[in-house]
Amino acid sequence: MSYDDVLKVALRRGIFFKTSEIYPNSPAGFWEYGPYGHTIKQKFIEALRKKLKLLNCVEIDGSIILPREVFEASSHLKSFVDPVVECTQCKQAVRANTIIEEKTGERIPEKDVDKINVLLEKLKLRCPRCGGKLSKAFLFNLMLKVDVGMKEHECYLRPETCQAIFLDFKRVFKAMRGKLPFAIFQVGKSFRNEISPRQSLVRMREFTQAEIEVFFNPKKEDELEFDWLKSFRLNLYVNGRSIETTPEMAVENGIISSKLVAFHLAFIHEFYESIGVPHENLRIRKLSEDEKAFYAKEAWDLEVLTSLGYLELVACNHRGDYDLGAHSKHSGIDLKVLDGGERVLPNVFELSIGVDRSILAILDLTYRKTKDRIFFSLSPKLAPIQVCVFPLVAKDGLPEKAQEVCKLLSDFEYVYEEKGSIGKRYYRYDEIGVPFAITIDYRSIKDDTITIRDRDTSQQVRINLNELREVLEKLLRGELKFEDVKGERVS
RNA sequence: GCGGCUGUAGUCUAGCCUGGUAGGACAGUACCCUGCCACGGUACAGACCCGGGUUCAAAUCCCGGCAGCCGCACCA
Repeated sequence: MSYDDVLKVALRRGIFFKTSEIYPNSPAGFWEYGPYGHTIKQKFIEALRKKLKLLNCVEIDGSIILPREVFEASSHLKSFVDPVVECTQCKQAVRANTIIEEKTGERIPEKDVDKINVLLEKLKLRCPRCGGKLSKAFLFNLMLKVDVGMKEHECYLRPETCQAIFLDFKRVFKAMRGKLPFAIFQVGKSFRNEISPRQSLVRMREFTQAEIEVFFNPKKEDELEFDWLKSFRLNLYVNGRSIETTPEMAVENGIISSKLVAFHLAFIHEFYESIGVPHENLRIRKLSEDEKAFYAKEAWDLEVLTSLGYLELVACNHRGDYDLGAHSKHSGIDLKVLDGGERVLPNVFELSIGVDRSILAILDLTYRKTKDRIFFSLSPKLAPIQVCVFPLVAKDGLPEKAQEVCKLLSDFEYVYEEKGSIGKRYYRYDEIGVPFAITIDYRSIKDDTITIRDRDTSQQVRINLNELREVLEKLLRGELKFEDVKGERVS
């Protein structure tokens, strides 16, 4: 299982690890990124930002703490809950509808506390563990509550980043002189009081989301050009069947409901491929009626096949006018905007990206273990360091020559290391996924050549020092393949 | 949250049954060596998940907690 191996390397190299680990009783579901992990995560976000330039998209940075009213409107207060009863003796908490259903075999609506309390009274239920008296049922909300100010404004840590986007939509749209379709992006922390956090970065209580909310005129959902994604191959998964098709064909065949949805599904699919996730490991799965959220008209999950099975990385929801409608109604503010001559309440298509899970999935997929080394075959776009500079040995003027090379590389992300055997240094940086290493040897002093080593193959090619910057730049951008670099091969 | 299994340096592990100085390997640090792939030399440093109990004495036995894995449940 590469997942276990990834966890080990992550711990050993400080890529990510548990929060407050020096206090052993701290709660689960909180994780830290160390220096390399932080850089990989930031590069993932940066790659996404660059890709977003191809959409009509702006970015905001909203509050993490939001007032009760927001979640009344969004219905998180009512719906993001489990009904729970607590034993007055042993303090055991049990899901209320579960124990009633076990007794009666009847399905109870989860969120109807009054009905649950009537039934609890009538059935005279006792604690299933110790037989003690049970409290009245109450709703356990998965949102984390915070009291703000002396007068205790009731606030919550956001359980998803998108609410700020809906709240800010009208101002941002006007301020940016927006035109539909108009997308707003936000990346940041969200919080959920998960009952059982599991599998490190897969389910956390504090996690990073990157959400793109695309606002559009529902009458114009099919007035859109596929443009650069016209011939993109989408891996769809519908009712247990895999379908590989273009976004255009998927709409024509009625698999995807509109061009706008198809375009954005292709967009996110292409993004993951562009940062090195293999095409064949990706699929976009259509959610069935009972899987999707109540507000969703249509829902797809982008999933990636890892050693843990298919992991859901991006929730793609057609949210209709649910969000702007709900906030209009609760706030009394009209959130319609002008589209051409028409005043419309925009509909929303959402891409909700789990950043931490994505990082874990990418590490899992790029983990390589061979007979004598371990490495991450990370895309240069995500690697925490771009290139290493190593003098073959730390004597005879090689370190001084290597320093000259470092000066040449001042606008690259490089590390210099001269201690230990050369093999040991290669190994150490392979293990965190650094794609290239430059070695300065005795010939370098004589003829101003150096070798570039490729992480994945451990092959080397000798080139002139004056070509280095250009070759490296192209290798990092993916414009040049290592096997096509012109120069003397070193085996 | 429930049930089963588990918890010793950064990692892997010996020791636990039968209580009495926690041992090793790899990784790390320093110095040396080193003309291309960690596994040459010397030295150093580093651990019994937490709390309580039993005991003269607990890594070891008992209880509780926490965490991890698997299964169930949950999952906007």
